[in-house]
Amino acid sequence: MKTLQTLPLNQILQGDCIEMMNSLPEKSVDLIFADPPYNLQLGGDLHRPNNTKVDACDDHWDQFDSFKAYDDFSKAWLKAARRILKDDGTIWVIGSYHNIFRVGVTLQDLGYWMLNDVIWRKTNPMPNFRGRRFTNAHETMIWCSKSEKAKYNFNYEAMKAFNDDVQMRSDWLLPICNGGERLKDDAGQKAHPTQKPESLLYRVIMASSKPGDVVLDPFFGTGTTGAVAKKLGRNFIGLERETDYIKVAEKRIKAIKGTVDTSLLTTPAKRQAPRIPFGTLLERGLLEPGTTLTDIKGRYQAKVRADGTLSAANFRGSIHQVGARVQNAQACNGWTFWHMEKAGNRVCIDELREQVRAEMAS
Amino acid sequence: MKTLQTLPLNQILQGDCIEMMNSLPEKSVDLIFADPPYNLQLGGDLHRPNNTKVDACDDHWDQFDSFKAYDDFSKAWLKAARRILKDDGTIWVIGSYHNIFRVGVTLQDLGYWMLNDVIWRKTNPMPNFRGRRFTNAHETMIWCSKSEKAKYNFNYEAMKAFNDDVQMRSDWLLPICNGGERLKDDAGQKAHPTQKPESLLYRVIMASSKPGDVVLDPFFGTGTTGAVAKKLGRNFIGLERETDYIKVAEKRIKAIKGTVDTSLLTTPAKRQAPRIPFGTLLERGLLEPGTTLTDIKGRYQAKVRADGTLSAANFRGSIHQVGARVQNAQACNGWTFWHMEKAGNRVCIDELREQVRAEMAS
DNA sequence: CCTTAGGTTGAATCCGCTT
DNA sequence: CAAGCGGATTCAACCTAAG
Repeated sequence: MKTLQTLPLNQILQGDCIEMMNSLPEKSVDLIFADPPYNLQLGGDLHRPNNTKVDACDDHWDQFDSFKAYDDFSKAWLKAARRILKDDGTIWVIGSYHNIFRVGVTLQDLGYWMLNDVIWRKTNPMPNFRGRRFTNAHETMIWCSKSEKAKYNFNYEAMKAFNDDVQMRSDWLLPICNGGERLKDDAGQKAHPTQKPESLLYRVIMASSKPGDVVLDPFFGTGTTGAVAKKLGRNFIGLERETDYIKVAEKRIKAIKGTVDTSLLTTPAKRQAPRIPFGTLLERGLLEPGTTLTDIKGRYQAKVRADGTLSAANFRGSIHQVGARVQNAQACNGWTFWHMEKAGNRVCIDELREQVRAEMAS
Repeated sequence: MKTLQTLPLNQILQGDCIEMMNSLPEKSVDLIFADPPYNLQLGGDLHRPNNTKVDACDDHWDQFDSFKAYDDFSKAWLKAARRILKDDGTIWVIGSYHNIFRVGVTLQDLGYWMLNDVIWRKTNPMPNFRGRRFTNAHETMIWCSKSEKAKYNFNYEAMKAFNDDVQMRSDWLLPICNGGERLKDDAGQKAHPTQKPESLLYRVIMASSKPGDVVLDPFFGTGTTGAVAKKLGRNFIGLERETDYIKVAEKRIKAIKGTVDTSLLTTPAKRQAPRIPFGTLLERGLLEPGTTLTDIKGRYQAKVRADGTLSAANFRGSIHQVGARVQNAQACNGWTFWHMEKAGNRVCIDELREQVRAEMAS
């Protein structure tokens, strides 16, 4: 394939992303966002407790024979990406624990310079239905410049303003893509198994590019990168193999007016009210397993367990449940009911919670 | 160095961690927590805006010539760790973007099986003074079993109880170690550059070990792993090279009272409860042959037979088989699916089983 | 028009003992 | 050792239908 003389802006190019990137002029792209196959290694079917089957991502493009095969693939496309990236451009790659460590090593070995790893914390992840692991509630993005000395672009002030005037952190809380934003095919099924939310791309593009820049996505899918680039006044180039995805993406992007949807600014910025589980007091050493708690008069007693529950005679449960049970009441606010002995006085455990909140606010 | 016959429990062993691990008997350790050197490639000194110098992690043990050297080091210690780990044990490794990707690949290449990556979100991270990147507000832990098929230990119920009865997620919000918890040397300087908070280890040890287990930390430092292990009724083995750290750690751990009543340290799981055959309910007169059971909505029906099976139209079998068949589902937990009429209400038969279990316990 | 109840769904390396 | 089967396991958000 011969090298193109001019950049094919705001288009989706069909084909293998490595060949396509090799056909583009070198040092011509300001920003690359890549959502490569994760190489999930799934076993059999997975059912929810209500017996419905989870619609797994088992597409052919996500299958690799070995770690070696995946690494070879990563090296090939990241090398091609590096050639077309401007010297002061940056690249983002997203992945999960299945693949992100291998991608990270490949990035480092090719000479990219890591600026941050950024955690996308999901407000609404899929639970762990079998109770065998922690809920897999995040994905990881790696953000790199082309080399250690590169003068990359980072819109620090914009990110800070975006984040209520405190520095944007490396962990971002955003919902997964569902509801009206989730693209469906003619049969009403999801058009792509792993469509990313626009809010995620909004922050990426806002942080690391300028209006008029060229943003390239080598695994374009249904075109979230292109859609947000257009909304934010950037040019995009999408590379994609599958005809079905391209059709959906073209229709999607065509429908977008180049103006900013301000809802994207407000929705993700909402701050979480910090909930403090009782167990937090234990792991922070403010209480110890085995401590005896009483009500303010000392009439009722319970012992603190290491898992953050309480034990009373023949009963075990949360501070609220046990508080209700010992009083023979319907309900109880355990935070205000239970007290601990401290220097001869009874101190309400809610004071300990206040202490934790104060630490978290600082 | 010859192989020790018995495990040196609740001690700190001085020396190179690879040699020390090789001297321990194989498959003898339940849990490994490792905080290896980070290979921070800091060019020049970092200064705060007020021109004070940041006390960066520049100790001699934290310098490596190249990625290759770091990978060789990782491979060596993770291989030694693998030998001493029990087949159903697990390992945690913590790191930042400087090293965690390389550690992750080494883990995978050695045959460890990733269970989760867990993000430690810091409530109070060091800001990015230069405003050139996102605030580096997290570190990453990788949790692995020894192999894909291993029957590792995960205290799911304890973690859920700890988190106010919702599944524990893969992102943990915890403060960094400072204040009174931060150990100081005689000159009032921090005794270790990267002391981890006890809260972090509390969750790790609670989640993935049992009271009485052996927890090994090959980069023991000032002994956070040992301190928390002791508090939670686990045995520890600490490996450390530096005499100064060992002194601090020994003093620290000696001052800790070991725990308490181990019944307060474990959360019983339903999975471990004694199995009660459905027929037991008949034997004990809690149900009678001929009783009609329904699902909670009353849509499906079956009759109880004297042999402890159920009869539905044209089908007979266990409570699970019949529950699955009537719903046309792959599988069904009959205990939670089937209900009986009692004083005008539908009562789940699982309550009858609970009654039997309570009787058996007393 | 509203509220509420019920159903659906999401990048998932998701069981273990007995025969 | 493979097959069989008992039975343990879910959270937030959105959609639709019913009231």
